Amino acid sequence: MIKVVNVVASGSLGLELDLVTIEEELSDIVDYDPEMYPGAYIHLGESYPLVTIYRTGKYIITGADSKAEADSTRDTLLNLLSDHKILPAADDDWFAIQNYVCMGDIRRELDLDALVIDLGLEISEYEPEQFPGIVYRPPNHNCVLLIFRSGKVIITGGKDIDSSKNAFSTLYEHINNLFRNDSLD
DNA sequence: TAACTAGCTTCTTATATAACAATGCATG
DNA sequence: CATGCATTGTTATATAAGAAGCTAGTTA
Repeated sequence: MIKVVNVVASGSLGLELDLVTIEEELSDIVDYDPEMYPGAYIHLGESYPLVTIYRTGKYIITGADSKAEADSTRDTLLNLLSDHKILPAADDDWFAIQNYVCMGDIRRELDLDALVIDLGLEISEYEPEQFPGIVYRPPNHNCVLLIFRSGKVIITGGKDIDSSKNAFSTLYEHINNLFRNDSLD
């Protein structure tokens, strides 16, 4: 099936933050350079997801490999902030998964020149001199798939794993049908 | 001229190509 | 010791999504 390789989530504490103070109190794990970027990066640990937190109290988590890891990263963040007397507003606090990046494998060597035409040139593009994979935007799916000659597929843009799974399954079955039909020729 | 909108910045992650830089090793 | 080739390493290309803030361009 497919494997989740990255999860992006966002949330809000529902209150304004003083990023300068946060950077001072947590200087060993916080990187804040407003000249470069308005968000402050919080490194909760090596190989842990990255938290980027903003003046407005909103934050994003990137680099988790499951919903569970994104959730636990949020818990760690809230605990850390509560240690510094920052508590989320009870009514304006929210958190949601925004994007799943998944990897699938068709387990076949693919002819991308032929596949891009079969998939339809209006919903897929293949410019090997620009990028080695097909960019496929299937209708009825909210995901974008990157398809490579090796058969590896990246499914990105899904807000839940099921929609990513469905998008991959549809492509997987479609390609296998192509091979089945070829064998009848 | 002010207000608005769009597009870019930062980061993460897999995938796979080319183009480049830098280094290692061998031969002249 | 210098030059050539090979290997390794890094960067770019493209994708999605969130966030705040900046700039550029358009419109009233």
